[in-house]
Amino acid sequence: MSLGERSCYCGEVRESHLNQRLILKGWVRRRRDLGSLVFVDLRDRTGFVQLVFSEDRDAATFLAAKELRPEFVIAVEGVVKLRGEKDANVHLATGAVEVEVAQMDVLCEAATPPFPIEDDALVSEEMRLKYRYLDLRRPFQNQRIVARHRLMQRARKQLSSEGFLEIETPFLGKSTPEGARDFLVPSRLRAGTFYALPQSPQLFKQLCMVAGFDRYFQVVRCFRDEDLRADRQLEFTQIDIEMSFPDEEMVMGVAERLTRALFEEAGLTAPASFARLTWAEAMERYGCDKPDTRFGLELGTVSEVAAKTEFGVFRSALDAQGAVRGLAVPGQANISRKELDALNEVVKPFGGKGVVSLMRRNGALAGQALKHIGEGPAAAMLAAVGAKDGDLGLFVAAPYETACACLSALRLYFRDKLGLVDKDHHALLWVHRFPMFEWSRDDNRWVARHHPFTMPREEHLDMLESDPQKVEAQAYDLVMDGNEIGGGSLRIHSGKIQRKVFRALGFSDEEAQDKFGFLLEAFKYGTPPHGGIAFGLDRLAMLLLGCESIRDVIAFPKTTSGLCLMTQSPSEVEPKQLEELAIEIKKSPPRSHDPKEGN
RNA sequence: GGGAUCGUAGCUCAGCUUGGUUAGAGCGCCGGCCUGUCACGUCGGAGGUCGCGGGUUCGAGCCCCGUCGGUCCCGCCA
Repeated sequence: MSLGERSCYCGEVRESHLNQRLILKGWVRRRRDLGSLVFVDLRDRTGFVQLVFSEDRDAATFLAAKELRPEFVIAVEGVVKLRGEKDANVHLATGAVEVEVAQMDVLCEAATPPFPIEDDALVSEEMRLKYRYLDLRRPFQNQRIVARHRLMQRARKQLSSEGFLEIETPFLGKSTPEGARDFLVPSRLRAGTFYALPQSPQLFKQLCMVAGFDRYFQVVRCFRDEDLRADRQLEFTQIDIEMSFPDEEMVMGVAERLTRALFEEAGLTAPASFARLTWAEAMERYGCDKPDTRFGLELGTVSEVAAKTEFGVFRSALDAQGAVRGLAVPGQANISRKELDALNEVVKPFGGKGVVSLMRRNGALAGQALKHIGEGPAAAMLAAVGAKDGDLGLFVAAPYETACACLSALRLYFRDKLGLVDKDHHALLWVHRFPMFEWSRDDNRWVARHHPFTMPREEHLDMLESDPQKVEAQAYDLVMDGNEIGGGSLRIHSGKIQRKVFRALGFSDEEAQDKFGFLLEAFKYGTPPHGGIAFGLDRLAMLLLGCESIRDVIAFPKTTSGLCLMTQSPSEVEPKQLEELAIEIKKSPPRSHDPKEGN
C-alpha cells in the first residue's frame, strides 16, 4: 500500500462496493476482540466502517489486529463483504457491509486519549480546550467545523453573485480612540510606536468605496481586547459588507438574502418575513434592543397609575424621574413565595432592587404589596399589562433603562422556565432608528452608540450640537432569537458632517485630524454615499447550528479569561525580543496557567 | 473591576451538610479467556500531591483566608 492511495472515506463504504478491494485509512475507533475474530471500527471525518480480522485469512495481520488500540492510525486493504441480515447494523450508514482485511499498516500508534473520541462522552470544557485536536476529532464537533466551512463558502458565493468583491484589508493598523480596547502590536522598525489590530475593517471598507470598488465584502477576523462571554471571543470573524449609493432598504435587502441563503445552507427554514422595530419601540415593548420576539410577555408602563398610590417603592422611583414598568406572565398567579424570591435575584445584576408582584386568583387580587398599592390601582396596573385572572403581574420601579433591563431579564427567565419557545422556530428582526449617541458616565461625554462614522438621520443633523440625545442614526441591527447577529449603518460621506459628529463626541479638530485625518482627507476627493453591515459569523453559526457557546463553532477558541489552554498563550517572551521593541515590563505576570501546578 | 458556581483516580462524578482507622463508583486502562461483535461478554489487576499555598484543630478532601484555573452573568464590548 503506497501512502497516497485511498479508495474512499470510511463513512462512504456501501453495498455498491461489494467484493471490491478497497484501501482505507483512518483512526481505530474501537476494537472488539472475540478471540479468533476481531472487529475494528475505522473512523475518519465521514464516519466509520467495520473491519473484520480473522485467523484463517492472514495470521500476521490477525495478530497485529489484536495489538490495535483506540486512535491508532492505520491503513488497511481488504474486500467489502455483505454482513448478512442477522449481522447488519441498521443504525450505521455503512452497517450493511464490512471490510475483510487482508493487509494492514500501522501508520502511527497512539497513547490512550484523555477522553473517549465519542459524541456522547461527558468531558469538561477545560479538557476539550486543552486537547482541542482530540475534541475536534469527535464527530459532532468535527461536523460543526465542517458546517461553518459551508456557511462561509455560501456567504462568499451569495455575495459574489450580487457583485460584491472580496478585498483584504490590513491587520496591522492604527489605534483609534472610539470603540473597544485595541490589541496593540509593537513596531520594531519604529520602536516605541504601535500598530493596532482591527476591531473591524470599518475605515478601510469605507476607503474601498472612495476607491470606487462600489461593492465590497470580506470574511475577516476582528480583534477586541474586552472581557469574554459565551458569545464573545477576543478574536472573531465578521462577514463585512459595504456598498456605494445605497439606501437602508438596499443594505437590508442584501443582508436578508444573505441570511436566507445561510439558513438554507444550515438546513433551516428562515421565517417568512423580517420584522422591523424602531429602537424606541423595542425598548418600550421588550425592554431590550435585541429582543427575542418568538414569544409574548410584552412590557407595559404603569407609571401613571403607580403615581396615584402611596407605595414608597413606586413613589421614590417616580420622584427620581424613573418609571414603573411591568409584564404579565399567563397562568402563574399561584407562583410560590420561594419562586417570587428567586425573581429578585434575576433582576439584581441589572440594578433592580426588587420585583413587585400582583396577581388575580379566582377574581381576587393578591400580592405582598397589595395593601400598600390598594385594590383600585392594583387592578388598573394588572389591566395595563394585560394580566387576566390566573395571571401574574410583575412590576419594577426604577430609572427607565433599569426597569427595561430588569423586565427584559424576567421575560427571558420565564421564556426558559416555562419553555415558551419552540427551538425549531426562529425569529429575524431588524431594529433600526437607534439613538446616535449615548452618555458615557466614565468619560463624561457623548459616545457613538454604533460608531462615529454613522450617518445621522438627515432631519436630525441640526440637533447635533443642540440636542445630541435626540439625534437618531441611520443604523440597523439584525436580531435573531434575541441575539444580535449583524449591525450596520449608512455612513457619513461628507467631511463637514463628519467633523460635526467628531465635535459632538468631544474631539477637538486637532484630535480628529490626528486620529482620522486620512479619512477626512479621502473625503475631499469625491466620496460616494455608502453604507453597509457586518455579520458576526461565529455567533450566527452558533445559532444556526444550535450551539450554546461561540466556542463550539471556533476550531481553536480561548477560555473566558482569554487563555489558550492548548498552547498556553499568552506567554512571556524572550528579553531579546523586548529589547528590540524597546519595551520594559513593569509587572510580573501570573506564575502559571496550569491548574495542576497552581502556585 | 464585581458577583455566582465548580476543581477528588486518565475521564465523569459521589464523599463536604455533622472534621475522626485504609477516600469510593461508573467508564477507561493493563492482563487472561472467548468465531459474529457493534456500549461485545467474562475473570482478574493496577491506578489518588483530594488544583496550589497558608491557617484553625489532637486530627482537614471536609472549616477559614489567599491564590491559580474552568463556566455563567454584571460592568465592558456592537
